[in-house]
Amino acid sequence: MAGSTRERILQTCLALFNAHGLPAVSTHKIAAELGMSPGNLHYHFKTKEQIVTWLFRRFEQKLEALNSSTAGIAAVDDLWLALHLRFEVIGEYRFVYRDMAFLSSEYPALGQRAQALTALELVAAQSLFEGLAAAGVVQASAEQARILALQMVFTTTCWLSFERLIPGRDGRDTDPGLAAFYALTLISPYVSSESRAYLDYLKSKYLG
Amino acid sequence: MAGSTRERILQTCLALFNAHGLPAVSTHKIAAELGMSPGNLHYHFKTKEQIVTWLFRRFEQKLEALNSSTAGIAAVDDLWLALHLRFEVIGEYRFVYRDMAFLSSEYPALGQRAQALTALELVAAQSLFEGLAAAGVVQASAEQARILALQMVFTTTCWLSFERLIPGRDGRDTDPGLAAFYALTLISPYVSSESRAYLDYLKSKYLG
DNA sequence: GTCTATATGCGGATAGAC
DNA sequence: GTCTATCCGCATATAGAC
Repeated sequence: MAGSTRERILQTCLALFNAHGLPAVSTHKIAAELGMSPGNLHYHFKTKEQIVTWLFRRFEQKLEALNSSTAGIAAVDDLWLALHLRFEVIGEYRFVYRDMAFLSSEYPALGQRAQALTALELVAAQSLFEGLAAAGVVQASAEQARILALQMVFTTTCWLSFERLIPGRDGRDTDPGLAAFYALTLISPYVSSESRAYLDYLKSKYLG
Repeated sequence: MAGSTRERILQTCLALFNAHGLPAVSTHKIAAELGMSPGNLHYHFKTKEQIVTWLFRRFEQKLEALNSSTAGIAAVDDLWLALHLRFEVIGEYRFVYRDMAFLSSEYPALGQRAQALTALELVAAQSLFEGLAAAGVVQASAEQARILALQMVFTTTCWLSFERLIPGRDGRDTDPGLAAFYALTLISPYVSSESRAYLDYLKSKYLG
C-alpha cells in the first residue's frame, strides 16, 4: 500500500538519490531523513543494494511500458509526446543514468540489466523509425533509421547528465518538453515536408 | 621530469581512474599499485583531490589546445581529424566524463571548471560551424549552426559513457575514428553536395 | 516495527622514525 | 623519500532489548 513504511523508504531514497547522487547518500542519511534509526531501516531493507534494485526495477518497468506503446506512433506530434513521457520517466529516476558508471561497478547485476534495457530501447527505437519511414513521416533508408534510433536512444539516455554541464542551468529542473524538442531536432532533417508543420510549431514554442 | 615519482603517481592514477572509476580507486589502492606505502603517497600529494586536480588540469589544457587549432578547419576531412584527436584526448582522460556527477559533487571546484570548459567547447564548436557554413561545406542557418554545435559537444562529451551501455562492447577499447564518424553523421544532412565525397568514404570504411 | 548499541572494515589523512 | 604505525570518521551491516 502507498502509506506503508517500505513505500515511504523507497520514495525518500528516490528523492535523495536524485538530489545528491547515489554515492553521496549513505544508509545513515537515509534513516535520518526518514526520522528513523539505521537499525529500523535495516529491518525493512537488508542492504542498500536492495533499495537500489527495487527502484531500478520500477524504472525498468516504466520504460518498458513506454516501449510497448510506441507501436501506434505514426506522426511527429505522437513522437513528441512519446519523447516527453520518456524524459519525464528518466527525470523521475534521474539518479540511474546520472551515476551509471558507479552503479555498474558497485552493483554489477544492475549494470547488466542496464545494458539489457538499453538493448531493448534500441530495438524499440529502430522499429519506431521504420514505422515512421513506412508512414512517410520521415524519409530515411533502413540504415539511416538504424542510426537515427541510435542517436535517439543516446540522447534520451545522456541528455540530462549533459545538461548539468551547461552553465546557467544550476538547480533548475529540466523541462521534459524542451528535452523532447531537442531530441526531435535530430530527426528534423529527415522529416518529410508534409509533416513539418508540427516541428515548426515546436520550434516557435521553444526557441521563441 | 618524466621519470620522477610524482609523474609515476600521476600516470598510475590516470590508468586506475580510467579503468575502475574515480570513486572505486582509494589512496590505499593507488599506493599498492605503485608498490609504495600510503604514507609515501601522502608525501607527494597531500590529498586525493590534488591528484585529481592535476590530472584534470592536463585534460583542460589538451582540450583547449585542440580548440585553438580549429580556426583552420574548412573541410570535412579536417573536421574528421579534429574530432578524432578530440576523442583520443577524451578517451585518454575518460574518467573525467565517466564519473562527472561524482567528481562534481565530491570536488565542487572541479565541477565549476568542467562547466567552464563545456562553455568554451560550445563557443569553439559554434564558430567552427559558422566557419564551415561560410566556406560552403555545410548549409546551415545561424540558428542551425548553434544547434549543430550543441549536438557536437554533447556527443563528444557523453559518447564514451553511452558506449559502455551498449551490450557486446565490454572491455574493448573505443576506436576514436569510429566515434568521430558517428559524430560526423550528425552533420551529414547539412553537408553540401560538393563536400559529400569524404563522408561517403568514411561511411564505406566504418559501416562496411 | 522500532529502538540503542555495536561490530567491522575502509577510506582519507598524519606523525614520526629511518 | 620512504617506511610503519596509527588516528579519525564514515559506511555497511548486525544483535538484541523494548
